[in-house]
Amino acid sequence: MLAGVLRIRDRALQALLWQRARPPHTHRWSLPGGRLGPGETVERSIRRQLAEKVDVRELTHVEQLSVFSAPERVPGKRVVATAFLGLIPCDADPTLPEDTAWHPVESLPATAFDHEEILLTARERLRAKLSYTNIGFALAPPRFTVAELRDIYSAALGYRVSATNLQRVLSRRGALEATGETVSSGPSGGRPPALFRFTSRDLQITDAFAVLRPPS
Amino acid sequence: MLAGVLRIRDRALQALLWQRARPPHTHRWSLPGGRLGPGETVERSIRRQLAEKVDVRELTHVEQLSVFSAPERVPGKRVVATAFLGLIPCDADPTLPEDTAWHPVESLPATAFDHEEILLTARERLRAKLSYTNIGFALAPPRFTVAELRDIYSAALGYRVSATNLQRVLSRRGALEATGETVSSGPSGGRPPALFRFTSRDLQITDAFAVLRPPS
DNA sequence: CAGGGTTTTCGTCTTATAATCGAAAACGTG
DNA sequence: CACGTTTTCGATTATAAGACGAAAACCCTG
Repeated sequence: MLAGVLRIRDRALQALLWQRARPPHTHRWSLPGGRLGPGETVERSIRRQLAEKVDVRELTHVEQLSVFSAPERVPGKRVVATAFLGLIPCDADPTLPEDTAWHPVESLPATAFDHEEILLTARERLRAKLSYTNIGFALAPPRFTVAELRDIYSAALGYRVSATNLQRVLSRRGALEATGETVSSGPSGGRPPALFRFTSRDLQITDAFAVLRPPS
Repeated sequence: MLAGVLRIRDRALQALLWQRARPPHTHRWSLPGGRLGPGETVERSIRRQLAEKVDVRELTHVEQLSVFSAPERVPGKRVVATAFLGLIPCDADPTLPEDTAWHPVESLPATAFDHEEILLTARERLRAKLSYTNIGFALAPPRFTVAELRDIYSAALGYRVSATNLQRVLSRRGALEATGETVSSGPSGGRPPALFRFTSRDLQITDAFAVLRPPS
């Protein structure tokens, strides 16, 4: 069991990795994870494993990704991994163990086993779900300006998105709502931005993405 | 490892099940599957398992569904299952072993373990992908009329879809193409329908379902 | 404190895609 | 050969997203 844990920081998508101290693949970077314990579901188990690395309360979303089972993915013995996608909001800054650090997914260090492939799968899942769900809630702070949200989406998707369009699409879907508060504008002036929040912190799928609808 | 294998027959979505001869859950109906062998990926393994039940060449689509790991999902010993969705075209009629049969998903017999939950997960995955992929190719025969395709989609989705709209949506996406052939009209007359086929037999995702597109 | 630069916000227009409607085409049957 | 039936296709409407620009609301400088 492994988890690709992602967050946005410094306008980049980052992954949580720890550096191996022993063979195989000494000094290379690994995804957090561990073995399934008795009486646990895989979801509960991966949350327990991750609790050793980050504060569990920061973990805003966890979902199954895929099973990775190439026979030689771990040299020597057979290891089948159930991989997860985990998300952490960009305002959280959990204290990490010595051997653990965040790395931009765009410039990964030398990774162990097939962990880079798993990370890329995690990134693709995140990108897809940003399109047709409200999963942004798991990356964003509790309250944010539209410009901040645009930067989060841009970093995760890998291209600039329009703040105007982002605002309107998410609002139309009922995923976003204004808090009524505004924050003072920055040193370069400009209109003071309004603060927004996600209406729900549970994953919800846009109904508009279901085509071939039932007759009305 | 288990697979929910689905097909359309008699305007209904059916699942492949075999009846258990021994405890636990004797006489109840189970999903096909088996244990992972050495040197196999889970995908290759589930195809090998299914080959004992149906002709592998009929299996037009296989994909991972989810890992099911509730501690007591199998009474007594701990069994973690990697579940798959498998699809078979409606024109195929593989000869089945004695203990194996097709059952409508709408009226399942008594099932073993959590296999009903797995089947419902498989059905939901199929329904979702019918919306935004060309996965219909895995259920349909090589060539078909629009009316036949409408019946397939209707049975899988659980509600009547419009033949007109189905034709236009899939054609616009480039998923469907006319063969040029027509078949003679039925006993009640009517214009002879044209035969269509899917342009690709590989899973393709509609790009229109990706919202928040990159700037043009 | 007036003016210019900046950022945000919002209305409007355009484009893309799907759903609906109805007419025409092309066949069997009585 | 008129009639019912089914298919096919064009035209219209509906819905959602993208593009654009004007207005709002702030900061800073002279």
